[in-house]
Amino acid sequence: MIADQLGLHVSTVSRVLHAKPGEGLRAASSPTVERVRKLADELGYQRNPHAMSLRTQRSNLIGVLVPRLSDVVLATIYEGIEEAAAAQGLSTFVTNTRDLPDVQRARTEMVLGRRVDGMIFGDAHADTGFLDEVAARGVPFTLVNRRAGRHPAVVCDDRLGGRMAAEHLLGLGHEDVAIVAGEPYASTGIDRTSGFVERFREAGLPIPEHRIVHSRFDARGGHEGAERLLATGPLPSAIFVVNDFGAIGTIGALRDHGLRVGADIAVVGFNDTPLAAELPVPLTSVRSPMHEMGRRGLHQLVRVLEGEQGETELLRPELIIRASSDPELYAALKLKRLAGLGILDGTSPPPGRV
Amino acid sequence: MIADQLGLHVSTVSRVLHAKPGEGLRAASSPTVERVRKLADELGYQRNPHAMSLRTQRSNLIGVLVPRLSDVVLATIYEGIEEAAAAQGLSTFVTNTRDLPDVQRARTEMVLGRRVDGMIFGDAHADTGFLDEVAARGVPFTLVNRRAGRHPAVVCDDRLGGRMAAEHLLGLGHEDVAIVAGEPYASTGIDRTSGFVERFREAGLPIPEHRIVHSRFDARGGHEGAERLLATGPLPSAIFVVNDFGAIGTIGALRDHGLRVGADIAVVGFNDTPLAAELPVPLTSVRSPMHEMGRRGLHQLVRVLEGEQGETELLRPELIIRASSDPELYAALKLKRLAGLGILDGTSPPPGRV
DNA sequence: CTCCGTTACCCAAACGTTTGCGCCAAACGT
DNA sequence: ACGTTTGGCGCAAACGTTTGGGTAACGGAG
Repeated sequence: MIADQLGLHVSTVSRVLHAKPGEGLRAASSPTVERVRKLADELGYQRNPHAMSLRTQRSNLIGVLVPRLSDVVLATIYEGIEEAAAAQGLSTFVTNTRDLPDVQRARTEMVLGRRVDGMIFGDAHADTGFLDEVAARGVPFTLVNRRAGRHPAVVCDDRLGGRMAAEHLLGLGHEDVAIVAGEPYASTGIDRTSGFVERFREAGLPIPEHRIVHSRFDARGGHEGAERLLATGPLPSAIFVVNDFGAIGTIGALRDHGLRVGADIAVVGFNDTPLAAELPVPLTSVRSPMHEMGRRGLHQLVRVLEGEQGETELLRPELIIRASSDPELYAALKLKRLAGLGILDGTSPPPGRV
Repeated sequence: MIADQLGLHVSTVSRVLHAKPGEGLRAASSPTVERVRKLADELGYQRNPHAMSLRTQRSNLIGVLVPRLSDVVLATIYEGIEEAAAAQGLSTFVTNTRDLPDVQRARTEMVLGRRVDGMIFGDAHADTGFLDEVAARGVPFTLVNRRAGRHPAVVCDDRLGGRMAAEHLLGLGHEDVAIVAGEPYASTGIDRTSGFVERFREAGLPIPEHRIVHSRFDARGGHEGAERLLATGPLPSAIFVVNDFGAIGTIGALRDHGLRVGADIAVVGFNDTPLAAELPVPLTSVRSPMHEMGRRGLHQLVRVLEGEQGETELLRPELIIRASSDPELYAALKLKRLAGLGILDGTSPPPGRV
C-alpha cells in the first residue's frame, strides 16, 4: 500500500521501516529512506502485529498469571511488570487464577494458545509439579512474588524479612508470639514464617506449633486466622502476620475481642502497602519492593528469552516500625489524641456530634 | 499439517474444526469429521490466533485503560471485565494511565496498534475531548467506572450513592458536614459529591464551598484532603469521602489530630472495599457493584461490537452502615472493648505487654 | 437417459509481514 | 578496458488461516 504509492517494492519498505539500527546498512539509499519515512507517518502507518507474529513466530506478548489482581500486592507487582514490558515494546496479558490449580492450568493453556513468547507466574505453588510440566514443554518463564523449586524467580528475601520482624519483637522483649502464616503453599508465607521462627529459636524461644495458623491472604482470611489463634490458649503478646491485608483482618478480629492494637497486643505485617501508614494505629510492616520485583521479573524473562540462564534474585526487605508494635510511638499517638481532645492544653474539645 | 496427514485439504480441516454450530452443515461427512477431530487433539492442535486475526481482521482482543491497577476499585472492575471476556473467548490488555492525558493518549495508540477490536476506558475524564476524538476515529469502546459526555458507560449510580450518604447523615442530625471530593475530572467524585450536596440542599442545609476539597483517590490523597479541611474553619461533624481509600487516608489525618472516628467525628466512604469492615472502627460506606460493573462493561462493548447502540447503565449502590458513622454501633464497639479489657465482667485484662 | 440437487470435498486468493537470494548498475581496482 | 565489489533494490516464498467458488460423484425424479 505504501510501497505502491512510492513505486517501491514492499520488501524495501519493510526494510526501511523496521530494520534495527545495526542491520539497516543495506536497507536503501537515504533519499528513498526519507520518502518512505515521510509517507509512512503521513499515512499514520502502523505495522500489523499479527502479520508480523505470523511471519516471525514471535508475538512480543507476555502472559502473566496472578492469584488476584484485587490484592494490592499483586497489582503493584504487575504494574512493575507492565511498565517494564511497555518500555521493551512488549505487551502483557494478565489473568487471575485464584490460586486454584485447575484454573492455573486452564489459564496457562489459554495464554499459551495466544502464542505468548513467555510467561510470568506470580502464583507459584510450593508443590512444583505444574511448573515442572510447563518447563518441560519448553515454555520460557520466570516467577515473581513466590519462588518454587529451582525455577528462576524474583522475590523478596522473605526469610530475611521474617527475621527482621522477629528481631524487632525480640528487641521489645516479646517472648510469647504467634504467626498468621498465610496459605501453606505459598513460598512467601512459608519463608517469612520460617525466618521468623528461626530467629526466635536462635534466641532460645522456640515457637510452638499451635502458635502458627494458616489462612487466606485477604483481610477476611487474616480475620479468621486471628480468631483461631485467639480461641486457643492464652493471648500472645505479639502477632506476626505475613501480609498487610491479613494484618488488617487480624486487627479487625482483635478489635472484635476488645483488644487495642499497640497497647494490648503488638502486630507486625508484611509488604508495607500504602494503607499501613494510614491505619488508626499505624502498622509496623516489613516493606518489600513490589514494583521493583515486577520490573526485574520482566527483565529476567527477557534475558531468558534471549537464551540466557535465569537466576533467582532476592530483593532486600526493610522494616518500617510504627505504633502497632512500638510502645514509644504508640504513646506519642496517645499523647496527640489527648492533645486533640484539649485535655492537655486546656482548650475545649472539638464539638463531637456523633 | 494435520491436513496433510489425513490427505485432506486444509480448507476442509479448517471448516471441520472451526465451523460454528449453526453453519457447520456443509462441513464434511461425519467419518471425516471424526478423523479430523481425533487427530487434532492427538496432536494438541491449537489454532494460530495471529493467522486468524490477519485473515479475518478481528483479533478478539480488548484493550482496557485504567488509572491504576493498584487501586483495588479498578482492579476489581478489571477482574469483572477479564472474567466476562474470558467467558466470551476474548483476551484483554490492561494498562495504567495514572490519569495523565499524555499517557492516556500514548497508551491508547499503543493498544490500538495491537489491533484490538475495542476498548474499555476506566479512566475517562469529564473533559471529553480525547474520547470524542477516539469515537470519531471509529474505535468501538465503552466506559466503566466513570462516565463522560454521551459515550456509553456502565457506572454506579453515583449521584444516588451520594444522596444515600447524605440521607444517612441527615438522619443522624448532622448539619455541618464536609466532603473530600476526589479528583475534579472524575465523574465518580463529581456525581457522588453533587448527589450529596443536592440532598443536603433539599434539607435546607446548603454546603458551603470551603467544605468541599478535591484530592487524589489514594490514601495519601485522602490524608492531604482532610488536612486541608481541618486547617480551615471549625471541625465539621461528619466527612463524606468519595472513595474508601481516600477515607482511610482521611481517618489517618483525623488520627493525627487526635480525633476519634465514630466518636468525635463521623466518616462515610464509598465503594465498600473489603477493608472497610475490618478497620479498627469499621467504615460506613456506599457499596458499588464493582465486579458486576466490569462484567457489564464488557458485555456492553460486545454489543457495540455487534453493531448495536451502546446505552449507559446505572448500577444501584447500597449503603452499608458501620460504626464510623453510627453512634449505636460505635457504642457497641466500645462496650466490646471494655468487655475485652475485663472491666465489665470482672475478669482480669489480658496481659498487654506493649 | 437426462437433468438436477446434494454431498463432500478441493482450489486458490488473500490477509501483511519478513527474509534469503539474485539482479543490475555504478564504482572501484589493476 | 576489464573483472570484481557493493550499494540499492526487486522477487517470491512463507507464516496459518478463512472463504467464495468451484467440481466430481452420486442418487433420484421425470
